Amino acid sequence: MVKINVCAQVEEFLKTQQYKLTTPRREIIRVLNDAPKPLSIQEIYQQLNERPADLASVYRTVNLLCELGVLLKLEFHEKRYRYELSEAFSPHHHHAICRKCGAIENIFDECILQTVEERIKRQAGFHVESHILEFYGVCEECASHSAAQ
Amino acid sequence: MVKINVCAQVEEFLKTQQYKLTTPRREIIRVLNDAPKPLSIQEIYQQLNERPADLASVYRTVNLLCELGVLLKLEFHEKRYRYELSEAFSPHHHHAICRKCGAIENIFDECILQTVEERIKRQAGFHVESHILEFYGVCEECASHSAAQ
DNA sequence: CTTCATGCAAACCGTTTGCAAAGGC
DNA sequence: GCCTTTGCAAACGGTTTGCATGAAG
Repeated sequence: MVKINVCAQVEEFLKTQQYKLTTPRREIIRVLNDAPKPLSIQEIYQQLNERPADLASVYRTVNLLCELGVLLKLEFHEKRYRYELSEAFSPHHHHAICRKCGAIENIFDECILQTVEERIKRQAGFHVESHILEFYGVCEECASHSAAQ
Repeated sequence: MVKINVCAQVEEFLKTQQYKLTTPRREIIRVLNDAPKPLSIQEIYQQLNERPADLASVYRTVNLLCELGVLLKLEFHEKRYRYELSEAFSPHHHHAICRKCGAIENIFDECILQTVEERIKRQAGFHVESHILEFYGVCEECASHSAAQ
């Protein structure tokens, strides 16, 4: 699953939307693109090289990217949000969250929810546009140690 | 889908766990049982008759009930949590959240995720214990008005 | 040169906590 | 009467915001 040039894609998209391409924005996009799993604001902030952005700017940029549909805002019951590239820039997937160590794994599974979404539309009149599906449990490692944190 | 005596069930359960049955706890359980959809802490607090509980007590009671597995803690991207009776006291279901009016509908659908959970275990070694599945879109009413808030 | 984005600090708001008083059992 | 739970108020932590400065186009 190679990510080709996603930074450039996002930057191009920002330009077409009349947003300025600043160093903080570039860096934040880079960090998000490099991440193997959803990041919190704090984590994004910490992974910025040479502090090119204030914490408040990270918040502002991330919120902007969410509104533009570049990022997805996720929640794993940690009292802070996590963010990852949306399906526009990254393949659709779900998450498996370990209740022992908190690890988040990406689950790429042929998504079987299409038929469910159609049934919901027929039965409840609700037009599904997107869904969030997360699995909670115990990861392989914690299961083997059986006494992780 | 009739809820028979769920309050009494929960109260009985608390007793077996050595927790005291106080007026605040009884009232909070009643409010949660009466609710047709997940409630926020503020909503629970407001629906208490004659203020038998402080806000802090609502937080404490709700957190306790979550830890005991009586309640599920849910998140709908509103920056506050919502709570509902867990599957131990209420049938398993999913939610459909309208992005226009914020309405939350319960979706009772034969859950097709069992097979997915088994596949995840085989392929990723992750032992799924529970899942959260939420659908985002536009509800029937907002779709017909087509210009809701 | 104009406009938008940033940095800094203060404000915000949902949630948690310490402690003395009250209420179950 | 003992011990848990409550109410109150203060603290906490993630997030947002106002405003003057600075950088992009």
